[in-house]
Amino acid sequence: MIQSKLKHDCKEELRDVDLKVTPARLGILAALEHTSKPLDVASLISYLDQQDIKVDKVTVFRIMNILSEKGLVTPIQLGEGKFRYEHSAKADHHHFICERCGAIQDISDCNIEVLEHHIQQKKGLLVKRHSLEFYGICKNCQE
Amino acid sequence: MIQSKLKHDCKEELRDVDLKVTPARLGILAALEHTSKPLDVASLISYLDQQDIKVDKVTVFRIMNILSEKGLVTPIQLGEGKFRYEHSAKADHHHFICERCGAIQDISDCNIEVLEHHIQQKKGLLVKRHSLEFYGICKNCQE
DNA sequence: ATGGTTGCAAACACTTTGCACATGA
DNA sequence: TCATGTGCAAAGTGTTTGCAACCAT
Repeated sequence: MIQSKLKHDCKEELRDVDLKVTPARLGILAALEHTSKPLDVASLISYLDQQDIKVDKVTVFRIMNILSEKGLVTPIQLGEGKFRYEHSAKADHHHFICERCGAIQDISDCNIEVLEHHIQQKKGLLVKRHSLEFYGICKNCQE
Repeated sequence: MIQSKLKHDCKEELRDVDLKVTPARLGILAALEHTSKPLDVASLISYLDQQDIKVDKVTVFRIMNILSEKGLVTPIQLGEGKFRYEHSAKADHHHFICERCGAIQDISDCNIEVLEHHIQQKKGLLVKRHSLEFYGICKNCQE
């Protein structure tokens, strides 16, 4: 079944980067694979809580930091004064944030790589990554 | 002389949006016009301090909020867990942040508007603004 | 004069640190 | 077993709020 397959994959992910497998880490990775929307620490905790996984806020921050260092998750800031995290495997896209309702929507089909290359050539900068967010009014809120 | 011309312009900017002219506000607007680099609250305070303008941190936050609301400055987040601010008149560009030395460099020549238009057409989203930051290694740090 | 603006103290949200205890390999 | 991971308390940033005093118009 899907649930256990996910868990299995998560275990491998952790082992691949020399991290021990713990309930909190598994739960967090699973959470990030489940949702399309980038999650903040509070959301992660309430998600884990539903799964009867009790974790301290501090632990979640530590986990997010180490997962970020290891490259398993990607932290992003959406102008809210806090971090959200995405599973790195799904992080190859940008976001649209509705300024009215706060909905976050993925934008996948835009080719920034061309711009990156351009900047690299022209200015001698080594571009490793970028963050691109669009802000506006989503379809629902336009009515 | 330039200094007084700047101040004059800043006064007008404030009056145009129905804000009273105060030393702190003038100093902040002048600071943002002086530097190319987006400034955080701490930097603004030390800038003001050099000009013998003593302001409380809280006041600066309040000023930045109201100037943002009025559209005179544009808040941005560069993954540091805090806000930086740019003079809106100069905010029509993106940034390159060196992951090694933290240098912030403007990137002005990239045409995102095409992408915005594309998203708008295709998904029915009303794109009002976007933020685009590149992260990597700057020229100096590559040596 | 008076409403907008500021300073100070306090609170708040997010994040990090220290240390003892617990746990996965 | 033992390095690694976790919880709890505390502290560190960045930011907001309440209220009295202040000042620009």
